[in-house]
Amino acid sequence: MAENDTEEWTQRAQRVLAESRHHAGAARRALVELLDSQTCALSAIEIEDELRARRRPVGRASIYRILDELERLNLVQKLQIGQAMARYEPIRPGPGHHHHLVCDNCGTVTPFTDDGLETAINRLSRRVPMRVHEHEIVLHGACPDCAA
Amino acid sequence: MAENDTEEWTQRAQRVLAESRHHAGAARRALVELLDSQTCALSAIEIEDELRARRRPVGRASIYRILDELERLNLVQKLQIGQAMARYEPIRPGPGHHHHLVCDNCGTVTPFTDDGLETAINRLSRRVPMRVHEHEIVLHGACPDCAA
DNA sequence: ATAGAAACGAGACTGAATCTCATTCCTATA
DNA sequence: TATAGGAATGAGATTCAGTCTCGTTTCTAT
Repeated sequence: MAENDTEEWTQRAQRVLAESRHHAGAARRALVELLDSQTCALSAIEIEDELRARRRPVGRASIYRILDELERLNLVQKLQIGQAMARYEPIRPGPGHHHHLVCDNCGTVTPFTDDGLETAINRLSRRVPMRVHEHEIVLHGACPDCAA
Repeated sequence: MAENDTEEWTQRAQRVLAESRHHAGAARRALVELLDSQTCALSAIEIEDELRARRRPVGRASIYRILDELERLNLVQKLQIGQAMARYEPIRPGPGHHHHLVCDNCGTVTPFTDDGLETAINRLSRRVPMRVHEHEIVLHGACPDCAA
C-alpha cells in the first residue's frame, strides 16, 4: 500500500462523512486513521484494544456505531470470516481490492487477488436477481504450516 | 432437489457417521433428517426451533456438537453469511453445490449457481498458498423487493 | 440381561454485539 | 468570542449465539 493511497482513503472518508451532515468527532477521526493504517481486516475488539494502546481510547458503542456508518457509506466492508466475530476493512478502489484465505486450523487470515475471479463475479452480478453492491469470497483450508 | 438425491444425502451421512466408530443416537438422526429436508442453509437456532416444533426436541449442546461433527466429516458446510450467526447446509455432490445472495436490507438468503465462477475458483485454488478444502461466496446487495 | 462406552441435554457461562441514556463536544449563529 | 442546540461519545446494562460441564440416558457388544 503506497503512502499516498493511504492518505487518499482517510481523506475520502473524511470528505464523505463531512458531506453526510455530520459533526467531526475526534473518536471517528482516530478510528478512520487506524483503519487506514492497516493492510488487512480488523475486528471491533482489535480496534478497541489498538486505540487504547495508542492512548486514544474509544468506547465500544462508538466503535460499532462508527463502523456501521462507514459501512453504510460504502467506506468499509464488513467481513464475516469463519470465526464468530466480524472484521472490517477499508474499501479502496482498484488494486487494494482483495479476498481472503482462512486457515480453519489456526485461524490465520491471508489476503489474495485474482483477476479471473473478479471477471467471473462481474459477469455474474449482472445476471443475478439482485442489485449487487459487494461480494465476499473466502477460501477455507489448511495453511502451509498446518497442512504439514 | 429430486426425491432420491434427498435420500442419498441422509443415507450417506448415516453411513459415514456409522463408519466413524459411533453409536447411532436418536437426536443425531432427527437432525440429519431435518437438514436433508431443507433446500438452503439453516442456523442452529432455527434447527432447535424446528426440531421442537416437530416434537423431537434436541438440546442446544447436542445441536452444536452434531453440527461440528458433520462439518468435520465434510457432510455439512458451515456458512458465515453476513449476519452474526452461522448457517449450516448439507454438502451434496454435483448439482446441489451453490452459493448465496444476501439482501443487506431484509436479510433474505437466496441460492445461486454459476459455472464460470466455479471454474475460476478451481483454477485459483491451485495457485494459492493454501490447501483449499471449501470456498464460500456471498454477494451482498438489495433484493428486488428492497431495491424498489 | 448388562456393563461400559457413547450420546444426550439442562443450565451455567463466555464474549461479541447492541442498547440506553447521561455527558461531552462541535459548529452555526449572534 | 460566547453560546445554544444538536450531534457525538462512552459507561454500563443487556441480549443472544455459541461453548462448556457434568450428571443422566441410550446404545450395542458381549
